[in-house]
Amino acid sequence: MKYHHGNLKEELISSACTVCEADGHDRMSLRSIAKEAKVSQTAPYRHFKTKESLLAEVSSRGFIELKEILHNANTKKTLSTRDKFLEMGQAYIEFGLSKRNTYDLMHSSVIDKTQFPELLNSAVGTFEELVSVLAELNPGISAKDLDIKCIHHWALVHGLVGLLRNENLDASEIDTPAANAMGLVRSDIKSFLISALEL
Amino acid sequence: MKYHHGNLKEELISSACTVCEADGHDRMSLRSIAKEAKVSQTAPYRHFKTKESLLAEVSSRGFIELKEILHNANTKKTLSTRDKFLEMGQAYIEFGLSKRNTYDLMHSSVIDKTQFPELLNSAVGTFEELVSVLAELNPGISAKDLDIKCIHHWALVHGLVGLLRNENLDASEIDTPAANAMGLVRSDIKSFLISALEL
DNA sequence: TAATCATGTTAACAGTGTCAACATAGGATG
DNA sequence: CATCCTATGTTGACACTGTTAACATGATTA
Repeated sequence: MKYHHGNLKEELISSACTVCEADGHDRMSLRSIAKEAKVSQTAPYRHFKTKESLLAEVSSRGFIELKEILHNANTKKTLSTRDKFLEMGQAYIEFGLSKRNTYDLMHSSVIDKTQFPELLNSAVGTFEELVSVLAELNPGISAKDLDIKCIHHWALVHGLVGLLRNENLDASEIDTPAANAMGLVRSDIKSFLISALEL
Repeated sequence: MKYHHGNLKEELISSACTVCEADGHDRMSLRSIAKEAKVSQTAPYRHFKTKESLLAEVSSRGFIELKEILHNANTKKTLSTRDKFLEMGQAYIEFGLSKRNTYDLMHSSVIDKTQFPELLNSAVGTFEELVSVLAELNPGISAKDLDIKCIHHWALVHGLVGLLRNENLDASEIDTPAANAMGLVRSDIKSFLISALEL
């Protein structure tokens, strides 16, 4: 019957990651994850100043995981630069669709990123992964144009994730022009990227 | 001292719209807007089954307003089709940036759109506004290609709004490659759209 | 006039984030 | 070794939340 847990902080974070992805960050309560760790409801406050700061940790890990996924796609040595880039785009979208709620949190306004430097670093790191392929894909491009191209491509995949995941407009459920178009795009993301980005 | 309010439903909705935009939908409480309407904390339940259904109403009005804004851009008769389209893109992005919290709600997963047909209609209506310009801009395009083009362009502006508004990466605050690129794009959205959409 | 029904109120429940006050254990210091 | 400090845990409480049940009121309608 040990009074001290020993590894509580880490357990809270990983539990929070699980619950956030399963239920959504807005339905996660500090008390429930404390209970899950078999610890009193205020114990988390020894490790996190607020609920927001725990969520910031979860979000940060999301960005780190996404960065790794992108990096893996970016370092498949058998692929051409163009195909690596396509692979990254697909990987990004698949992450957004499969880790739906985590992705939500990562782009949610409940966390003020400027107050969590570690989180900000993770987010920026993800962006840099994108910069590196695009630089390789566009040799001789100016720094400014490169940055803008990054925004362009990032916005496209980010926006696509938002549309595909948020609207609940699957063709299976509802029959509207928007829904049908979503279904088409979703069923062949690679072709969509090729045509949209003119690759 | 009348017992019945007379116009409560409408007042609750418009109050909710105001509060949502001011504080964000997650910081809006039913009780506070009831108090604002000088009515008991459970009075809203005579008009809305749940808080979610009030938010659905707010979201729906957001889509209607956005649709009107797009429609206005789309019917400026002095403009060419291309310029109308550009105007729409800019208008969309400006809406997303200025009505930040409302836009957030409109794309939030706290509301299950499939359970609110009226909301779904409003959202679909907005999409159709986009379809109409793109059809005019691409005469002879197949229905399928038109839909996909819509997704492409919608994803781009939607994603851009997400990046510009969500990351708190204004150049004024923080100095990173991502932040600088954001600043560049934000300062000249029109040029960005022209280059990204190859217009 | 009488009854019905939409719309309001009050009281209560279970749940939330958070804080203050207290308890314990294990490492550092004498 | 004894003592104290500090990190980490607990209990109890506060103000707030969404939501329901039971009751009150007043306008419409039979």
